[in-house]
Amino acid sequence: MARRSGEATREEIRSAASRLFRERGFARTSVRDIAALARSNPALVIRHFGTKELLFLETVDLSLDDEPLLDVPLEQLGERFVERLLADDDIRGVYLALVRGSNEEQIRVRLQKIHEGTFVAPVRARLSGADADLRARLAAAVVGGLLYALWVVGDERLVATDPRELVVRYGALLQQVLTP
Amino acid sequence: MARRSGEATREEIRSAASRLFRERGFARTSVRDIAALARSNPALVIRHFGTKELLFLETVDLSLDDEPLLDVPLEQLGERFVERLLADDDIRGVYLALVRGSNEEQIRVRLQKIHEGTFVAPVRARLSGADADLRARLAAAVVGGLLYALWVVGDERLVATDPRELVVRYGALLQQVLTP
DNA sequence: GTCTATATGTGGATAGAC
DNA sequence: GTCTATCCACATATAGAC
Repeated sequence: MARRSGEATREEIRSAASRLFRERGFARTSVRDIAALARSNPALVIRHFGTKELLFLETVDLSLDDEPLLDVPLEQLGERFVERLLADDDIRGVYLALVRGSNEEQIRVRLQKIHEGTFVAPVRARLSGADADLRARLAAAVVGGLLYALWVVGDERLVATDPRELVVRYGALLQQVLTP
Repeated sequence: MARRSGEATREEIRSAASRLFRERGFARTSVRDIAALARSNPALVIRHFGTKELLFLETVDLSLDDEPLLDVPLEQLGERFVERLLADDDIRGVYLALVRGSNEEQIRVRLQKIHEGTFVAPVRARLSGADADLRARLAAAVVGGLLYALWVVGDERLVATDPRELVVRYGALLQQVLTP
């Protein structure tokens, strides 16, 4: 096989890791698996990224900050938020990998950060009043609950429900927290 | 050390496993750890329970069926449910171990079963109407969201909040799903 | 039933040739 | 930069003496 440049190899490894971590999670993805998918070898993976955990932290991340799609009247934020979460395939993989990997302390910290930035912050920014922060966190818990039921548990009845109905019903529910 | 009876040894292993799985989860608990805590050895652990996974499934379980504490008027069920979940230390350990271990298929199935029996069923039993099942499942998602935020993510602001306030606020929120 | 010793496998990480 | 070969730690599970 033709020899690739260092940067190209690095990218291929990063891409393979990103995919496998999202599909199988941290524990069930080995450095060997990543190397194989990247048509490389374990030694190179470590050379480029140091450790498996560092590679995970570098490839499994997420940011919804400054999400223009959430720029709707507060009264519509509940539905809009749920719609946004269900539409995004990337969120599912990242969320699952982080939750299931969260017995590793560094991964739990990353989950904390993403929970904060993706679920709490967008809501917090739209609320005011003395208890705005607490309300945003309760809303974030509600949001996380949907992802938990759908993807971690895999509640078959919910999974089989028309997403539009979930958006309407769960969105209305979330809206209750935002504008009681 | 005095030789113990087979049954006593079995119980000691079961007890050690139950504790370690709850405290550290499946992946971070080794058969050696369990054997050591039970003042026994790995061979016996396997002899008595077959595999580590079978031992996990036998020791990490939960049932809130026929919970008399939830025998309150429907209008109070939201608060009561949250109060019940937060008061029970056992739920926390079991929930965490199951969620974090859920990349193992059998453990995910167990989580599914417990989610169903502990979160969905008690609510489902109190609701009526064509969409009762769906509403119960949405309620279960909301419930799971609180445990997720508190224990999996470890949202520090929520963890530091007076449990009684959580009961009141999150209970009211849950109540909205039960009696809109 | 209980133990010691070990088979067997896997995975992260490293050494060193090219 | 990239590879092969391997070290090493640790895990589950088993064999066989007592």
